[in-house]
Amino acid sequence: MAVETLPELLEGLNEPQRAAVTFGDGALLILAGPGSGKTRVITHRVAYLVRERRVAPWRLLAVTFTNKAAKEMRARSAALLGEDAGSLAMGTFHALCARWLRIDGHTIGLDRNFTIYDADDQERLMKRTLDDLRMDPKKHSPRAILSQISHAKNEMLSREGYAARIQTYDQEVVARVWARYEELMRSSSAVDFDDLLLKTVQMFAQSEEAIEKYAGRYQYVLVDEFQDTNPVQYQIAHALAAGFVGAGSEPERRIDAAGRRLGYRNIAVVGDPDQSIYSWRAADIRNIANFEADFPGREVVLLEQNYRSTAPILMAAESVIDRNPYRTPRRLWTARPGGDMITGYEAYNDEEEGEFVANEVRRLANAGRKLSAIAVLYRTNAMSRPIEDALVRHRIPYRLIGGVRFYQRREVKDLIAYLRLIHNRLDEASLLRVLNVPGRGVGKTTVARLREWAASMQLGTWDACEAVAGGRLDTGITGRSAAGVREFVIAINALRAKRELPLTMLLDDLLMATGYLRYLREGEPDAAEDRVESIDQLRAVMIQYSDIAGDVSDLAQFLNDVALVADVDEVEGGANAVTLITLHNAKGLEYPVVFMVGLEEGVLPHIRSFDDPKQMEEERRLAYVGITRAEDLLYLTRSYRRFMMGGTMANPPSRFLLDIPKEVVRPWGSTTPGLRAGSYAEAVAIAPPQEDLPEIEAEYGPGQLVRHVKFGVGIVVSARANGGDVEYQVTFEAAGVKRLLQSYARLAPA
DNA sequence: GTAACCGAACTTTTT
DNA sequence: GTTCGGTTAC
Repeated sequence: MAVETLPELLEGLNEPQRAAVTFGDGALLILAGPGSGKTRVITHRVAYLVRERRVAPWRLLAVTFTNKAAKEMRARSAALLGEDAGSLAMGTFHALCARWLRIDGHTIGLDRNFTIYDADDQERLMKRTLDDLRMDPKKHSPRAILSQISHAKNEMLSREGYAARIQTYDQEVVARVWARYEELMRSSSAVDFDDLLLKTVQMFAQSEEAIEKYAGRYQYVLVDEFQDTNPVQYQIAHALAAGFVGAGSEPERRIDAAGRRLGYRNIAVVGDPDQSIYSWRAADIRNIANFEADFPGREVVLLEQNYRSTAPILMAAESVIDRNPYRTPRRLWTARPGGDMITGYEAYNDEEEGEFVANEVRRLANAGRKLSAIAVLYRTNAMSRPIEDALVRHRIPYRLIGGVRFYQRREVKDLIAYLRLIHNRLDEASLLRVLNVPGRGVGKTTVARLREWAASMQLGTWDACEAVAGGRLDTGITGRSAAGVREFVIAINALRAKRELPLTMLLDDLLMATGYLRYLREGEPDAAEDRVESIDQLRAVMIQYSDIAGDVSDLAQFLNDVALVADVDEVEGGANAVTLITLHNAKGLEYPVVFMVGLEEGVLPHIRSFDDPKQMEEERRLAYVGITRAEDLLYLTRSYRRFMMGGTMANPPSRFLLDIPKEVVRPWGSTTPGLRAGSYAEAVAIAPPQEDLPEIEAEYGPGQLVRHVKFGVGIVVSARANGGDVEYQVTFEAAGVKRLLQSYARLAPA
């Protein structure tokens, strides 16, 4: 017995944390508020099970929400355990399922070299499907159909099940399209994200061998971010812990081939209903109730002490989330004394909001804060733009998470499509993507002919290409188009012969064989440099895949991982840069300084949630998640005007701001008159309604020189009435042309 | 039959 | 301010 390690393991943990760490066998529900040391509890529990209970590491399974979380968990467990953490099974549902399916998917007829399609590939294939069925993609939006299918899959509804309960015409369309879509996926040897989960459940349900193997292997199952699991994911967790598929049915005991009971029923789930923000991805909080039903007698541990944030930040968070109905009241508390007030700032427009953030970042950096300690959080990716612009102006380095995602960039997707095709020639979406990239004279008509011929011969499109390359004429493809197809086939086959080469060499050969670089340079000379840079980045990623251990090729492993990376996975602590990130992506992260921007009605809460109370509650949780990312300093900003969807919007301050007690908010000097003192609620109360504004006369005329606090000296180009105000167009020496409202922009004669 | 150009529609959040 | 699809020009 390693007696001396137990006190070490429990040192510095509070009572509920200890209870969770040392919980023995059975089912455990850990309700963990933000900053309550959740990861610490999980890693210490892993260490406890291995050290004290002598559980072999490979018999522990931990499911996380992102690859990054898995990586961190593994690293921290390893630090507690020493070297024997390598065999711990940790990963996202999707990554784990992909691994299991590659090994045992053959039991349900799945090829081990299947390709994983992302949303982009799916959309491409869906358009094809509609095309095949002679349906108008404008009448039936591919995306909407896919989202219907996805939702059904995540609800564990099979295509047959869906078809059986059709009620509307639209559903009938979906059912019809779904059938053909599935055929195409199958013949492409492809699966989508939802299939990874669903097929795993199918495998566990249909293959005795598979369920015995995995339920027999994992003695302890742990699921993190449980509030964001959807029904299929829950089914998987349940199957592994209980030894059979069928959560919700009578608990039973399964016997394996050796006569042992299957399913250890040791399962711990960690979650926080207040941080459930993925219902649109079919996540279902009811899983918490299901858990209680499927694992009767489960214990509950509540983690309520917050170690992350100051009292004012927690106060703000609580006052926002507390307004959600039907929530189990819970109090977070902190032992941290003092703490700065929250800073509230009202900007005139989104550009100025960015200026404010950049100025504050600069000030904080000068005061000794590391840039890596600072994050800017926003509701939608598009909102990063004005922040980025301001940071660039101030020469402040930043890291953008998400946005135009690396693996979504055209050049990266093109090259990956080539690699996938080399790996799996059935991959229809990839084939159609690159068949004419760079242009080879293979246009729409030729593609249609290829597909028609393939269909008539019961073959794939790739076979049709090979037929053309082989000189077959009954395809109706001749001349330049036929030459293009032949060129393509020769290139792919030549590269295929090199698929065991180190990936970077394969990439270089690929670029050479296809003339891709020249295509970039000639196609869009302006963007070429950028795109070549992302190819270099891709090469850098590939280097990590040289000679990986394991029984699959580097290429297979690379393609698998690349399909499953999330944006947050790229977040690193080390870089000396400000982090720009969406609220969704920020879940699970923490920063000493947090700026939450765009706290406006229509933005946060998002306009799409206005007519649905359920969604509005989720927006509130999103605000709660954002606020609770902050450790020391929190800035809540909103902008009077915002440029979005091609126009300028004037949004009132977010209702969430109004919920925060003024005692914890310090309003910052605002450019909006009358909004300088008091809380947000006060500020709004004293701001005169728009229509009562007195008519303002233009103080300056075109041609006059004026001075602006921020932009310096400029010349008035035009002045015109605008909603009781005067809007000027002014050209500044340094900042260029700006539109300014007289009542807000404090202009002075120059 | 293909490439280039131009207008329209749209942007919530993502494994 | 983007990307997609349709139309026109070659």
